[in-house]
Amino acid sequence: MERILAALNRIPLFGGLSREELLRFREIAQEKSFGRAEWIFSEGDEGEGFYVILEGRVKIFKLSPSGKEQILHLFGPGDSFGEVAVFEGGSFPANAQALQDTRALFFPRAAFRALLRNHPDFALKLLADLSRKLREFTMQIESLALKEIPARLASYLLYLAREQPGDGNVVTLAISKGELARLLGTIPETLSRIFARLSGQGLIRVTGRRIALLDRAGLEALAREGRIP
Amino acid sequence: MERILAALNRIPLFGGLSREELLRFREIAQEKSFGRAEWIFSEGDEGEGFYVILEGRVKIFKLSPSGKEQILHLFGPGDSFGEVAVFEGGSFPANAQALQDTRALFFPRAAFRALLRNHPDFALKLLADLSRKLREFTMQIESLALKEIPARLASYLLYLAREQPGDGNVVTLAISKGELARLLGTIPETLSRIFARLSGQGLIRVTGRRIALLDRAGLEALAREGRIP
DNA sequence: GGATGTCCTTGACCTGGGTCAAGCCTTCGG
DNA sequence: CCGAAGGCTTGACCCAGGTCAAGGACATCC
Repeated sequence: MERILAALNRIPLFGGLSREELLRFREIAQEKSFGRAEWIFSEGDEGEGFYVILEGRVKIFKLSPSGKEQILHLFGPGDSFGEVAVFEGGSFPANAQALQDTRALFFPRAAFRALLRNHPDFALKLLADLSRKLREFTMQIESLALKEIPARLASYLLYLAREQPGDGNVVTLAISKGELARLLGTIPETLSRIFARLSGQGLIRVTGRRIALLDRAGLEALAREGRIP
Repeated sequence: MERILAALNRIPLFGGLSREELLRFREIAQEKSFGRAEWIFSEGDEGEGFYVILEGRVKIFKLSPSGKEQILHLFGPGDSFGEVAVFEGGSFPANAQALQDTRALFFPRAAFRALLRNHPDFALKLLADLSRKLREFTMQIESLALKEIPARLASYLLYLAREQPGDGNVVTLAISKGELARLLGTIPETLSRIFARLSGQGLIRVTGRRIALLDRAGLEALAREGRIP
Protein backbone atom coordinates (compact mmCIF):
# COMPACT_ATOMS: atom_id res chain seq x y z
CA MET A 1 0.00 0.00 0.00
CA GLU A 2 2.72 2.46 1.01
CA ARG A 3 4.57 1.43 -2.11
CA ILE A 4 1.58 2.28 -4.29
CA LEU A 5 1.09 5.64 -2.57
CA ALA A 6 4.73 6.52 -3.13
CA ALA A 7 4.39 5.45 -6.76
CA LEU A 8 1.27 7.57 -7.21
CA ASN A 9 2.98 10.60 -5.79
CA ARG A 10 5.74 10.33 -8.37
CA ILE A 11 3.20 10.45 -11.19
CA PRO A 12 2.75 13.96 -12.63
CA LEU A 13 -1.03 13.61 -12.64
CA PHE A 14 -1.14 12.90 -8.91
CA GLY A 15 1.83 14.99 -7.86
CA GLY A 16 1.26 17.58 -5.15
CA LEU A 17 -1.81 15.91 -3.69
CA SER A 18 -2.04 15.51 0.07
CA ARG A 19 -1.59 12.09 1.60
CA GLU A 20 -5.28 12.01 2.39
CA GLU A 21 -6.28 12.85 -1.17
CA LEU A 22 -3.92 10.23 -2.54
CA LEU A 23 -5.58 7.67 -0.28
CA ARG A 24 -9.01 8.57 -1.65
CA PHE A 25 -7.82 7.96 -5.20
CA ARG A 26 -5.95 4.83 -4.20
CA GLU A 27 -9.14 3.46 -2.65
CA ILE A 28 -11.12 3.45 -5.86
CA ALA A 29 -8.29 2.09 -8.03
CA GLN A 30 -7.78 -1.56 -8.89
CA GLU A 31 -4.40 -2.98 -9.79
CA LYS A 32 -4.28 -4.90 -13.08
CA SER A 33 -1.51 -6.77 -14.87
CA PHE A 34 -1.00 -7.53 -18.55
CA GLY A 35 1.49 -9.84 -20.22
CA ARG A 36 3.66 -8.88 -23.19
CA ALA A 37 1.53 -8.45 -26.36
CA GLU A 38 -1.72 -8.75 -24.37
CA TRP A 39 -4.59 -6.56 -25.57
CA ILE A 40 -5.82 -4.16 -22.89
CA PHE A 41 -8.82 -2.92 -24.86
CA SER A 42 -10.05 -2.64 -28.42
CA GLU A 43 -11.45 0.29 -30.36
CA GLY A 44 -15.17 0.58 -29.72
CA ASP A 45 -15.09 -1.25 -26.39
CA GLU A 46 -17.18 0.26 -23.64
CA GLY A 47 -14.80 2.46 -21.61
CA GLU A 48 -15.47 1.49 -18.00
CA GLY A 49 -12.53 3.52 -16.74
CA PHE A 50 -8.97 4.58 -17.47
CA TYR A 51 -5.48 3.36 -16.65
CA VAL A 52 -2.31 4.72 -15.07
CA ILE A 53 0.84 2.72 -15.81
CA LEU A 54 2.97 1.72 -12.82
CA GLU A 55 5.43 -0.42 -14.75
CA GLY A 56 5.85 -1.52 -18.35
CA ARG A 57 5.02 -0.03 -21.75
CA VAL A 58 1.77 0.27 -23.70
CA LYS A 59 0.99 1.25 -27.28
CA ILE A 60 -2.22 2.91 -28.41
CA PHE A 61 -2.93 2.30 -32.09
CA LYS A 62 -5.39 2.11 -34.97
CA LEU A 63 -5.69 -0.68 -37.52
CA SER A 64 -6.89 -0.36 -41.10
CA PRO A 65 -9.11 -3.09 -42.62
CA SER A 66 -6.08 -4.31 -44.59
CA GLY A 67 -4.11 -4.70 -41.36
CA LYS A 68 -1.83 -1.66 -41.56
CA GLU A 69 -1.15 -0.21 -38.13
CA GLN A 70 -0.66 3.39 -37.02
CA ILE A 71 0.65 3.96 -33.51
CA LEU A 72 -0.91 7.00 -31.81
CA HIS A 73 0.93 6.94 -28.48
CA LEU A 74 3.63 5.04 -26.65
CA PHE A 75 3.16 5.19 -22.91
CA GLY A 76 5.38 4.19 -19.99
CA PRO A 77 5.40 4.40 -16.19
CA GLY A 78 3.47 7.40 -14.89
CA ASP A 79 1.45 7.89 -18.08
CA SER A 80 -2.31 7.56 -18.19
CA PHE A 81 -4.50 6.41 -21.06
CA GLY A 82 -8.15 5.78 -21.87
CA GLU A 83 -9.38 9.03 -20.26
CA VAL A 84 -11.30 10.03 -23.37
CA ALA A 85 -13.90 7.34 -22.82
CA VAL A 86 -14.37 8.44 -19.20
CA PHE A 87 -15.46 11.96 -20.13
CA GLU A 88 -17.09 11.63 -23.51
CA GLY A 89 -18.69 9.11 -25.80
CA GLY A 90 -18.23 6.12 -23.56
CA SER A 91 -16.20 3.95 -25.94
CA PHE A 92 -12.46 3.75 -26.56
CA PRO A 93 -11.41 5.44 -29.79
CA ALA A 94 -8.42 3.14 -30.42
CA ASN A 95 -6.74 -0.13 -29.39
CA ALA A 96 -4.34 -0.61 -26.48
CA GLN A 97 -1.78 -3.40 -26.19
CA ALA A 98 1.02 -4.07 -23.70
CA LEU A 99 4.48 -4.06 -25.31
CA GLN A 100 6.03 -5.65 -22.23
CA ASP A 101 4.72 -7.12 -18.99
CA THR A 102 2.81 -4.22 -17.50
CA ARG A 103 1.22 -3.32 -14.17
CA ALA A 104 -1.35 -0.54 -14.08
CA LEU A 105 -3.95 1.07 -11.84
CA PHE A 106 -7.47 1.03 -13.21
CA PHE A 107 -9.82 3.87 -12.15
CA PRO A 108 -13.50 3.03 -12.68
CA ARG A 109 -15.42 5.72 -14.50
CA ALA A 110 -18.27 6.53 -12.09
CA ALA A 111 -16.23 6.51 -8.87
CA PHE A 112 -13.54 8.60 -10.50
CA ARG A 113 -15.95 11.22 -11.82
CA ALA A 114 -17.58 11.48 -8.39
CA LEU A 115 -14.22 11.97 -6.71
CA LEU A 116 -13.22 14.53 -9.31
CA ARG A 117 -16.19 16.71 -8.45
CA ASN A 118 -14.70 17.30 -4.99
CA HIS A 119 -11.16 17.95 -6.16
CA PRO A 120 -11.17 20.86 -8.60
CA ASP A 121 -7.38 21.20 -8.51
CA PHE A 122 -7.10 17.67 -9.69
CA ALA A 123 -9.49 18.50 -12.52
CA LEU A 124 -7.05 21.20 -13.62
CA LYS A 125 -4.27 18.63 -13.71
CA LEU A 126 -6.40 16.38 -15.87
CA LEU A 127 -7.22 19.29 -18.17
CA ALA A 128 -3.48 19.90 -18.51
CA ASP A 129 -2.94 16.22 -19.23
CA LEU A 130 -5.55 16.13 -22.00
CA SER A 131 -4.22 19.43 -23.36
CA ARG A 132 -0.73 17.97 -23.60
CA LYS A 133 -2.12 15.02 -25.52
CA LEU A 134 -3.96 17.36 -27.88
CA ARG A 135 -0.72 19.26 -28.45
CA GLU A 136 1.08 16.00 -29.22
CA PHE A 137 -1.61 14.99 -31.69
CA THR A 138 -1.28 18.37 -33.34
CA MET A 139 2.39 17.66 -33.91
CA GLN A 140 1.64 14.16 -35.14
CA ILE A 141 -0.90 15.42 -37.69
CA GLU A 142 1.57 18.05 -38.85
CA SER A 143 4.17 15.35 -39.19
CA LEU A 144 1.95 12.98 -41.18
CA ALA A 145 0.44 15.60 -43.44
CA LEU A 146 3.26 18.05 -44.02
CA LYS A 147 6.55 16.18 -43.60
CA GLU A 148 8.21 13.43 -45.53
CA ILE A 149 9.46 10.38 -43.75
CA PRO A 150 13.14 11.42 -43.41
CA ALA A 151 11.98 14.63 -41.69
CA ARG A 152 9.71 12.65 -39.36
CA LEU A 153 12.58 10.35 -38.43
CA ALA A 154 14.93 13.28 -37.80
CA SER A 155 12.29 14.93 -35.57
CA TYR A 156 11.87 11.73 -33.62
CA LEU A 157 15.61 11.23 -33.09
CA LEU A 158 15.99 14.82 -31.87
CA TYR A 159 13.00 14.32 -29.58
CA LEU A 160 14.67 11.22 -28.10
CA ALA A 161 17.90 13.17 -27.63
CA ARG A 162 15.98 15.78 -25.62
CA GLU A 163 14.19 13.17 -23.50
CA GLN A 164 17.05 10.81 -22.79
CA PRO A 165 19.81 11.54 -20.30
CA GLY A 166 23.37 11.93 -21.57
CA ASP A 167 25.12 14.42 -23.81
CA GLY A 168 22.34 14.00 -26.35
CA ASN A 169 24.56 12.64 -29.11
CA VAL A 170 23.58 9.00 -28.72
CA VAL A 171 20.01 7.80 -28.37
CA THR A 172 18.57 4.36 -27.73
CA LEU A 173 15.33 3.20 -29.29
CA ALA A 174 12.93 1.89 -26.65
CA ILE A 175 10.99 0.04 -29.35
CA SER A 176 11.84 -2.18 -32.29
CA LYS A 177 12.46 -0.60 -35.68
CA GLY A 178 9.26 -2.19 -36.90
CA GLU A 179 7.27 -0.41 -34.18
CA LEU A 180 9.12 2.81 -34.96
CA ALA A 181 8.04 2.50 -38.59
CA ARG A 182 4.40 2.16 -37.47
CA LEU A 183 4.79 5.17 -35.20
CA LEU A 184 6.17 7.31 -38.02
CA GLY A 185 3.41 6.25 -40.39
CA THR A 186 5.43 3.97 -42.65
CA ILE A 187 6.63 0.36 -42.98
CA PRO A 188 9.85 -1.39 -41.91
CA GLU A 189 11.28 -1.60 -45.45
CA THR A 190 11.04 2.14 -46.00
CA LEU A 191 12.39 2.99 -42.56
CA SER A 192 15.34 0.70 -43.16
CA ARG A 193 16.16 2.43 -46.45
CA ILE A 194 15.99 5.84 -44.80
CA PHE A 195 18.29 4.77 -41.98
CA ALA A 196 20.72 3.65 -44.66
CA ARG A 197 20.39 6.94 -46.54
CA LEU A 198 20.93 9.15 -43.48
CA SER A 199 23.90 7.01 -42.49
CA GLY A 200 25.36 7.43 -45.98
CA GLN A 201 24.96 11.19 -45.65
CA GLY A 202 26.92 11.11 -42.41
CA LEU A 203 24.03 12.37 -40.30
CA ILE A 204 23.78 9.32 -38.03
CA ARG A 205 25.42 5.98 -37.31
CA VAL A 206 23.16 3.06 -36.48
CA THR A 207 24.28 0.13 -34.32
CA GLY A 208 21.29 -2.03 -33.48
CA ARG A 209 19.04 0.10 -31.32
CA ARG A 210 21.74 2.64 -30.53
CA ILE A 211 21.88 5.61 -32.86
CA ALA A 212 24.68 8.17 -32.79
CA LEU A 213 23.66 11.64 -33.95
CA LEU A 214 26.72 12.79 -35.89
CA ASP A 215 25.37 16.05 -37.28
CA ARG A 216 22.84 17.81 -35.08
CA ALA A 217 22.58 20.88 -37.27
CA GLY A 218 21.94 18.72 -40.33
CA LEU A 219 19.28 16.71 -38.53
CA GLU A 220 17.60 19.87 -37.30
CA ALA A 221 17.48 21.31 -40.80
CA LEU A 222 16.10 18.03 -42.12
CA ALA A 223 13.42 17.94 -39.42
CA ARG A 224 12.43 21.54 -40.07
CA GLU A 225 12.85 22.05 -43.80
CA GLY A 226 12.60 18.50 -45.04
CA ARG A 227 16.08 18.66 -46.58
CA ILE A 228 19.65 19.55 -45.76
CA PRO A 229 20.43 23.10 -47.01
CA MET B 1 -26.24 41.52 -22.25
CA GLU B 2 -29.38 39.38 -22.16
CA ARG B 3 -28.63 38.47 -25.74
CA ILE B 4 -25.17 37.25 -24.80
CA LEU B 5 -26.48 35.25 -21.87
CA ALA B 6 -29.04 33.56 -24.09
CA ALA B 7 -26.32 32.83 -26.64
CA LEU B 8 -24.05 31.36 -23.97
CA ASN B 9 -26.79 29.10 -22.72
CA ARG B 10 -27.24 27.64 -26.18
CA ILE B 11 -23.56 26.63 -26.29
CA PRO B 12 -22.97 23.02 -25.24
CA LEU B 13 -20.04 23.99 -23.04
CA PHE B 14 -22.15 26.38 -20.98
CA GLY B 15 -25.46 24.54 -21.23
CA GLY B 16 -27.20 23.69 -17.96
CA LEU B 17 -25.46 26.37 -15.92
CA SER B 18 -27.59 28.53 -13.62
CA ARG B 19 -28.27 32.14 -14.56
CA GLU B 20 -25.95 33.24 -11.80
CA GLU B 21 -23.12 31.02 -12.98
CA LEU B 22 -23.57 32.21 -16.53
CA LEU B 23 -23.27 35.79 -15.30
CA ARG B 24 -19.99 35.00 -13.60
CA PHE B 25 -18.55 33.62 -16.80
CA ARG B 26 -20.01 36.46 -18.84
CA GLU B 27 -18.34 38.96 -16.51
CA ILE B 28 -14.81 37.80 -17.27
CA ALA B 29 -15.36 37.45 -21.03
CA GLN B 30 -14.53 40.11 -23.61
CA GLU B 31 -16.28 40.29 -26.95
CA LYS B 32 -13.94 40.38 -29.97
CA SER B 33 -14.58 40.64 -33.70
CA PHE B 34 -12.51 39.47 -36.65
CA GLY B 35 -12.92 40.22 -40.32
CA ARG B 36 -12.86 37.61 -43.08
CA ALA B 37 -9.33 36.14 -43.50
CA GLU B 38 -8.10 37.92 -40.37
CA TRP B 39 -5.56 36.01 -38.28
CA ILE B 40 -6.75 35.40 -34.71
CA PHE B 41 -3.49 33.97 -33.45
CA SER B 42 -0.37 32.26 -34.75
CA GLU B 43 1.37 29.08 -33.72
CA GLY B 44 3.72 29.80 -30.83
CA ASP B 45 1.92 32.96 -29.69
CA GLU B 46 1.49 33.31 -25.95
CA GLY B 47 -1.97 31.90 -25.16
CA GLU B 48 -3.57 34.57 -22.98
CA GLY B 49 -6.95 32.89 -23.09
CA PHE B 50 -9.36 30.98 -25.27
CA TYR B 51 -12.31 31.79 -27.54
CA VAL B 52 -15.94 30.78 -27.92
CA ILE B 53 -17.49 31.58 -31.29
CA LEU B 54 -20.79 33.47 -31.26
CA GLU B 55 -21.05 33.96 -35.00
CA GLY B 56 -18.91 33.13 -38.02
CA ARG B 57 -16.41 30.39 -38.90
CA VAL B 58 -12.79 29.81 -37.91
CA LYS B 59 -10.13 27.43 -39.18
CA ILE B 60 -7.29 26.05 -37.08
CA PHE B 61 -4.33 24.98 -39.19
CA LYS B 62 -0.64 24.23 -39.50
CA LEU B 63 1.70 25.50 -42.21
CA SER B 64 4.82 23.78 -43.54
CA PRO B 65 7.93 25.82 -44.34
CA SER B 66 7.11 25.41 -48.04
CA GLY B 67 3.65 26.90 -47.46
CA LYS B 68 1.51 23.77 -47.60
CA GLU B 69 -1.43 23.99 -45.22
CA GLN B 70 -3.15 21.30 -43.16
CA ILE B 71 -6.46 22.22 -41.55
CA LEU B 72 -6.89 20.68 -38.08
CA HIS B 73 -10.38 21.94 -37.22
CA LEU B 74 -13.20 23.96 -38.68
CA PHE B 75 -15.24 25.67 -35.98
CA GLY B 76 -18.57 27.50 -36.05
CA PRO B 77 -21.00 29.13 -33.61
CA GLY B 78 -20.90 27.49 -30.19
CA ASP B 79 -17.47 25.94 -30.65
CA SER B 80 -14.50 26.85 -28.52
CA PHE B 81 -10.83 26.89 -29.46
CA GLY B 82 -7.46 27.73 -27.95
CA GLU B 83 -8.13 25.90 -24.66
CA VAL B 84 -4.90 23.90 -24.91
CA ALA B 85 -2.80 26.98 -24.19
CA VAL B 86 -4.91 27.81 -21.13
CA PHE B 87 -4.15 24.55 -19.38
CA GLU B 88 -0.73 23.52 -20.59
CA GLY B 89 2.37 24.92 -22.19
CA GLY B 90 1.16 28.48 -22.50
CA SER B 91 1.52 28.87 -26.27
CA PHE B 92 -0.88 28.06 -29.09
CA PRO B 93 0.04 24.88 -30.95
CA ALA B 94 -1.39 26.05 -34.32
CA ASN B 95 -2.71 29.04 -36.26
CA ALA B 96 -6.28 30.38 -36.20
CA GLN B 97 -7.87 32.45 -38.95
CA ALA B 98 -11.43 33.70 -39.49
CA LEU B 99 -13.02 32.29 -42.65
CA GLN B 100 -15.86 34.85 -42.47
CA ASP B 101 -16.62 37.87 -40.34
CA THR B 102 -16.65 36.42 -36.84
CA ARG B 103 -17.71 37.50 -33.36
CA ALA B 104 -16.34 35.61 -30.37
CA LEU B 105 -16.06 35.74 -26.59
CA PHE B 106 -12.53 35.75 -25.26
CA PHE B 107 -11.94 34.26 -21.78
CA PRO B 108 -8.67 35.38 -20.20
CA ARG B 109 -6.59 32.56 -18.85
CA ALA B 110 -6.07 33.50 -15.20
CA ALA B 111 -9.63 34.66 -14.49
CA PHE B 112 -11.03 31.60 -16.21
CA ARG B 113 -8.86 29.17 -14.27
CA ALA B 114 -9.81 30.86 -11.00
CA LEU B 115 -13.50 30.60 -11.84
CA LEU B 116 -13.10 26.99 -12.87
CA ARG B 117 -11.78 26.06 -9.46
CA ASN B 118 -15.19 26.90 -7.97
CA HIS B 119 -17.25 25.14 -10.62
CA PRO B 120 -16.24 21.49 -10.75
CA ASP B 121 -19.22 20.53 -12.90
CA PHE B 122 -18.05 22.98 -15.48
CA ALA B 123 -14.62 21.37 -15.35
CA LEU B 124 -16.26 18.07 -16.28
CA LYS B 125 -17.85 19.75 -19.29
CA LEU B 126 -14.47 21.05 -20.36
CA LEU B 127 -12.95 17.61 -19.90
CA ALA B 128 -15.67 16.24 -22.16
CA ASP B 129 -14.96 18.98 -24.70
CA LEU B 130 -11.22 18.23 -24.81
CA SER B 131 -11.97 14.51 -24.94
CA ARG B 132 -14.19 15.02 -27.97
CA LYS B 133 -11.39 16.92 -29.67
CA LEU B 134 -8.95 14.12 -28.87
CA ARG B 135 -11.39 11.63 -30.38
CA GLU B 136 -11.66 13.74 -33.52
CA PHE B 137 -7.90 13.96 -33.83
CA THR B 138 -7.71 10.19 -33.48
CA MET B 139 -10.00 9.87 -36.49
CA GLN B 140 -8.02 12.46 -38.42
CA ILE B 141 -4.74 10.63 -37.80
CA GLU B 142 -6.35 7.36 -38.84
CA SER B 143 -7.60 9.06 -41.97
CA LEU B 144 -4.24 10.59 -42.90
CA ALA B 145 -2.15 7.54 -42.12
CA LEU B 146 -4.37 4.64 -43.12
CA LYS B 147 -6.77 5.85 -45.80
CA GLU B 148 -6.31 7.04 -49.35
CA ILE B 149 -7.83 10.29 -50.46
CA PRO B 150 -11.00 8.90 -52.08
CA ALA B 151 -11.80 7.12 -48.80
CA ARG B 152 -11.21 10.32 -46.84
CA LEU B 153 -13.52 12.24 -49.14
CA ALA B 154 -16.23 9.57 -48.88
CA SER B 155 -15.96 9.66 -45.08
CA TYR B 156 -16.27 13.40 -45.08
CA LEU B 157 -19.33 13.43 -47.34
CA LEU B 158 -21.05 10.82 -45.17
CA TYR B 159 -20.15 12.85 -42.08
CA LEU B 160 -21.78 15.92 -43.66
CA ALA B 161 -24.85 13.88 -44.51
CA ARG B 162 -25.18 12.89 -40.85
CA GLU B 163 -24.68 16.46 -39.60
CA GLN B 164 -26.84 18.34 -42.06
CA PRO B 165 -30.64 18.37 -41.94
CA GLY B 166 -32.56 16.80 -44.80
CA ASP B 167 -32.93 13.28 -46.15
CA GLY B 168 -29.17 12.96 -46.16
CA ASN B 169 -28.84 12.45 -49.89
CA VAL B 170 -27.69 15.96 -50.71
CA VAL B 171 -25.01 17.80 -48.79
CA THR B 172 -23.69 21.34 -49.10
CA LEU B 173 -20.04 22.19 -48.54
CA ALA B 174 -19.65 24.99 -45.99
CA ILE B 175 -16.16 25.67 -47.29
CA SER B 176 -14.54 26.06 -50.70
CA LYS B 177 -13.16 23.00 -52.44
CA GLY B 178 -9.70 24.40 -51.93
CA GLU B 179 -10.23 24.48 -48.16
CA LEU B 180 -11.71 21.00 -48.30
CA ALA B 181 -8.55 19.77 -50.02
CA ARG B 182 -6.46 21.23 -47.19
CA LEU B 183 -8.74 19.63 -44.63
CA LEU B 184 -8.39 16.20 -46.25
CA GLY B 185 -4.62 16.51 -46.47
CA THR B 186 -4.30 17.05 -50.21
CA ILE B 187 -4.31 19.81 -52.84
CA PRO B 188 -7.11 21.26 -55.01
CA GLU B 189 -5.92 19.54 -58.21
CA THR B 190 -6.07 16.09 -56.67
CA LEU B 191 -9.42 16.70 -55.01
CA SER B 192 -10.83 17.89 -58.30
CA ARG B 193 -9.70 14.72 -60.05
CA ILE B 194 -11.23 12.57 -57.35
CA PHE B 195 -14.55 14.40 -57.54
CA ALA B 196 -14.49 13.69 -61.27
CA ARG B 197 -13.67 10.02 -60.70
CA LEU B 198 -16.40 9.43 -58.12
CA SER B 199 -18.87 11.22 -60.39
CA GLY B 200 -17.85 8.97 -63.27
CA GLN B 201 -18.44 5.93 -61.07
CA GLY B 202 -21.96 7.15 -60.35
CA LEU B 203 -21.35 7.56 -56.61
CA ILE B 204 -22.02 11.31 -56.48
CA ARG B 205 -23.11 14.25 -58.61
CA VAL B 206 -21.38 17.57 -58.00
CA THR B 207 -23.06 20.91 -58.74
CA GLY B 208 -20.94 23.72 -57.32
CA ARG B 209 -21.01 23.27 -53.57
CA ARG B 210 -24.00 20.95 -53.61
CA ILE B 211 -23.18 17.27 -53.78
CA ALA B 212 -25.79 14.59 -54.32
CA LEU B 213 -24.93 11.22 -52.78
CA LEU B 214 -26.23 8.77 -55.38
CA ASP B 215 -24.93 5.53 -53.89
CA ARG B 216 -24.74 5.51 -50.11
CA ALA B 217 -23.72 1.86 -49.88
CA GLY B 218 -20.91 2.42 -52.36
CA LEU B 219 -19.67 5.48 -50.49
CA GLU B 220 -19.76 3.63 -47.19
CA ALA B 221 -17.74 0.76 -48.62
CA LEU B 222 -15.26 3.24 -50.09
CA ALA B 223 -14.93 5.05 -46.76
CA ARG B 224 -14.44 1.80 -44.87
CA GLU B 225 -12.49 -0.45 -47.19
CA GLY B 226 -10.87 2.10 -49.45
CA ARG B 227 -12.54 0.63 -52.54
CA ILE B 228 -15.90 -0.42 -53.89
CA PRO B 229 -16.35 -4.18 -53.49
C1' DG C 1 -19.34 44.93 -71.39
C1' DG C 2 -14.70 44.43 -70.69
C1' DA C 3 -11.27 43.93 -67.08
C1' DT C 4 -9.85 41.65 -62.99
C1' DG C 5 -9.65 38.36 -59.46
C1' DT C 6 -10.86 33.98 -57.41
C1' DC C 7 -11.73 29.43 -57.72
C1' DC C 8 -11.80 25.25 -60.15
C1' DT C 9 -10.51 21.82 -63.73
C1' DT C 10 -7.53 19.24 -66.88
C1' DG C 11 -3.24 17.55 -68.92
C1' DA C 12 1.62 15.91 -68.86
C1' DC C 13 5.05 14.56 -66.02
C1' DC C 14 7.68 12.82 -62.02
C1' DT C 15 8.83 10.93 -57.52
C1' DG C 16 8.21 9.21 -52.73
C1' DG C 17 7.25 5.48 -50.86
C1' DG C 18 4.45 1.12 -50.85
C1' DT C 19 4.44 -4.01 -52.51
C1' DC C 20 6.43 -8.32 -53.28
C1' DA C 21 10.10 -11.40 -52.92
C1' DA C 22 14.61 -12.92 -51.36
C1' DG C 23 18.05 -13.28 -48.35
C1' DC C 24 20.55 -12.25 -43.78
C1' DC C 25 21.41 -12.00 -39.01
C1' DT C 26 20.15 -12.95 -34.13
C1' DT C 27 18.29 -15.48 -30.52
C1' DC C 28 16.68 -19.44 -28.43
C1' DG C 29 15.15 -24.25 -27.74
C1' DG C 30 16.41 -28.87 -28.21
C1' DC D 1 25.54 -27.49 -32.77
C1' DC D 2 21.59 -27.14 -35.61
C1' DG D 3 17.13 -25.66 -36.98
C1' DA D 4 13.39 -22.48 -36.66
C1' DA D 5 11.39 -18.06 -35.98
C1' DG D 6 11.53 -12.96 -35.63
C1' DG D 7 13.32 -8.98 -36.99
C1' DC D 8 15.97 -6.41 -40.37
C1' DT D 9 17.86 -5.26 -44.97
C1' DT D 10 18.03 -5.01 -50.01
C1' DG D 11 16.43 -5.17 -54.80
C1' DA D 12 13.01 -4.66 -58.57
C1' DC D 13 8.83 -2.84 -59.61
C1' DC D 14 4.76 0.17 -59.63
C1' DC D 15 1.26 3.54 -58.53
C1' DA D 16 -1.10 7.31 -55.82
C1' DG D 17 -0.75 11.63 -55.69
C1' DG D 18 2.14 15.90 -55.96
C1' DT D 19 4.14 19.61 -59.29
C1' DC D 20 3.95 22.64 -63.04
C1' DA D 21 1.48 24.84 -66.54
C1' DA D 22 -2.48 26.17 -69.05
C1' DG D 23 -6.95 27.18 -69.49
C1' DG D 24 -12.17 27.66 -68.07
C1' DA D 25 -16.10 29.41 -65.19
C1' DC D 26 -18.05 32.82 -62.51
C1' DA D 27 -18.67 36.88 -59.87
C1' DT D 28 -17.67 41.73 -59.02
C1' DC D 29 -16.64 46.34 -60.19
C1' DC D 30 -16.03 50.21 -62.72
